[in-house]
Amino acid sequence: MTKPHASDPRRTLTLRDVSEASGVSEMTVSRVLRNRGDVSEATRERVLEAARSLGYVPNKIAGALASQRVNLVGVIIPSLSNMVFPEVMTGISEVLEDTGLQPVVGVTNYSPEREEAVLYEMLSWRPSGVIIAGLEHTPSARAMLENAGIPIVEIMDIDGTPVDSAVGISHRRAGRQMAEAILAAGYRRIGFLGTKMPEDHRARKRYEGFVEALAEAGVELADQEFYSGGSALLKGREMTEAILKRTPDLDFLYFSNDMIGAGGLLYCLDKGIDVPGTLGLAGFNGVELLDGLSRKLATMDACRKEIGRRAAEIVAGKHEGIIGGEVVELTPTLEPGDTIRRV
Amino acid sequence: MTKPHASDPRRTLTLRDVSEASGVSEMTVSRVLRNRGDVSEATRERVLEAARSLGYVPNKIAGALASQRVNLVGVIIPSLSNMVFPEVMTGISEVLEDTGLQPVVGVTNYSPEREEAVLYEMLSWRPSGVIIAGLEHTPSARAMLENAGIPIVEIMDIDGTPVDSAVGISHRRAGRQMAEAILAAGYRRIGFLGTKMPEDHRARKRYEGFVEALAEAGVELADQEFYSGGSALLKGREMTEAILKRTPDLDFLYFSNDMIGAGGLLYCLDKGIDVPGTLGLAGFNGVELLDGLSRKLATMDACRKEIGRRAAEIVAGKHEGIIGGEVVELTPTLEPGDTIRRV
DNA sequence: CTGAAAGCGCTAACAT
DNA sequence: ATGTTAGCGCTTTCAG
Repeated sequence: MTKPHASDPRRTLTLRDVSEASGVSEMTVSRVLRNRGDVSEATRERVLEAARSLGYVPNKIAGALASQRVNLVGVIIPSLSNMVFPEVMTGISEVLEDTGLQPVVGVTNYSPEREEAVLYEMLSWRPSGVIIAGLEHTPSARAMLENAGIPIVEIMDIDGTPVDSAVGISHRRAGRQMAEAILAAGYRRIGFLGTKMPEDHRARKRYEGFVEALAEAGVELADQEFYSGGSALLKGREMTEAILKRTPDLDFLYFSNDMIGAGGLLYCLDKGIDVPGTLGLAGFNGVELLDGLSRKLATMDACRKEIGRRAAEIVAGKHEGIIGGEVVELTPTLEPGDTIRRV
Repeated sequence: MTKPHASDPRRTLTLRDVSEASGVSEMTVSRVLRNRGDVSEATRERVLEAARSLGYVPNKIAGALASQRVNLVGVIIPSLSNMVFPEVMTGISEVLEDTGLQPVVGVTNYSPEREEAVLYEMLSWRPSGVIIAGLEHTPSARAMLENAGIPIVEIMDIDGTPVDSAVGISHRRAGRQMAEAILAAGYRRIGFLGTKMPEDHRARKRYEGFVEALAEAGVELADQEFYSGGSALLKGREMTEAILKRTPDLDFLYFSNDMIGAGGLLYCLDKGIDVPGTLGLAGFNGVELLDGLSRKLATMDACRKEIGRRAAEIVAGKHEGIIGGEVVELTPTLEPGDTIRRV
């Protein structure tokens, strides 16, 4: 076997190298590098100088194993490509920045199996906490979350039973609220346009709440249309054309997200359809991205950034009084924009 | 001191727990869980059963320390919120999926200092490779990359000197190419609209290439306008209004990205400006997101997904023949869309 | 095919 | 203020 710390030039530097270069014990070097414990200014300088000139980068793997502490927070989300999760991430990052914790993102593509795998992988790094989208998980994933022994925050949705803490909105209620606003504005021939995603439980709950509230007013969905894949804007356009062709007397279209809603709006403007007179439109999410369209689509803000912030605060233990099991319900606000008739 | 493995119910499970539960040595348990070495079918079963029923999740921290191997690839990008990097991520993920490697994302918000900090943090976890956007880094960051002793791939841009490997396009050339196409179509009074981001070197290089190529044809930029922050679509609209008010005889607007370009296009359509007759428009990126506008904006595909794929392949060592220092130049294609006059 | 011993690079806990 | 010792939980290596 080779001597310990043989002069292999490709080996990465260790604390020991810094210790030797500075003539200070490994332990003291460690203290300096972590700003822990009292170290004289003189030795601190020498150590930092040595570390810098060698280009030493601490090995967190060893540090984490020894200290049983990992400054990582796992964040598990379905997708990065729809504008909603990046905003959640922004909220999370903002809060974690001052805590020494670092978010690590995993993406599931709305697949429960993938979610389970990503979670397993993450937990195997023993993070300090997990923030995960949604309340629906495989039994196995749920068991892992329950047994992880760290703060777990399920985000976006509160219609269900969380493993530990939850921060989000009631999508069922959001759907109801939109239905009520639409009915109040006098629309009655209402169509729904959404995604073909059985695993998007939040969209599903909005749909259910929407239909429920219509039913209570004795109104049934006049038609519906679903899509999957492709550019959402374009799909919104195509679906709108299709549903209007099939059911020309619709007076309102409720889209399950703002992007397809915007596509629908653009279609209507191109066709010279009177919005919101002849046809009202609404989406969901409140994506700032779309500010700049000629007409502002009615929508409902999903409190994305705030959800990220609150979840991060819980993981970071900013609510010392509470041990966990906190449920934070945020209230989305309806933004009527220019596509619902004012009454 | 407490006994080793005292019955603390909150302690996370170790290999030893599985070993005891299955009556097999830790070593053999480890072999089963990693599918390494020969293990009889009988013991394999027993071990897996024990691990499953206990809910054991391996500790990768310990594993990584012992094996000196980490299946993580650091990916450092400026932003998640502009549609270009999520696509790069998709390419990376697709390739890494079959390699056992896992991407870990760090975001710099276009700040060199933040980039340095994120890189340091990442390297301290000893990843198997790093994929990082751009060729411009702080001296300290560059030194870290050079000394990391792992594959480094700088992506998006190849106008410069890479630390190790690089995959991207020449933004300078992309700018030139667009200028040439615009000139060829007969436009002469050309305005530029971009972001106020000194650290977005790729946008800067496109601008430089663009201006250079104009100069060679004896044409100067007639006007320019810069923005920062806010909804890109809206900003594009506002900037377009501003620049046209100031310099009404412009016959072409070159936008530094598709989102502000789309804002400009919407503005022109609203105002009834004849596009591309009176005024031509072009952006950059080729974001699929915008398919669905009434008119397709001229743009240039930045090969985002392909860049991600190629970078991941290099990190994963799929090009065994080559030791590193590979530079892959991709060629963006001009998509004239409906906003440049056909000649 | 299975097991025992020896660390990986660091830090907690205890000296001094 | 600084040093010493003993692991953290796993895998490598070497014996059976």
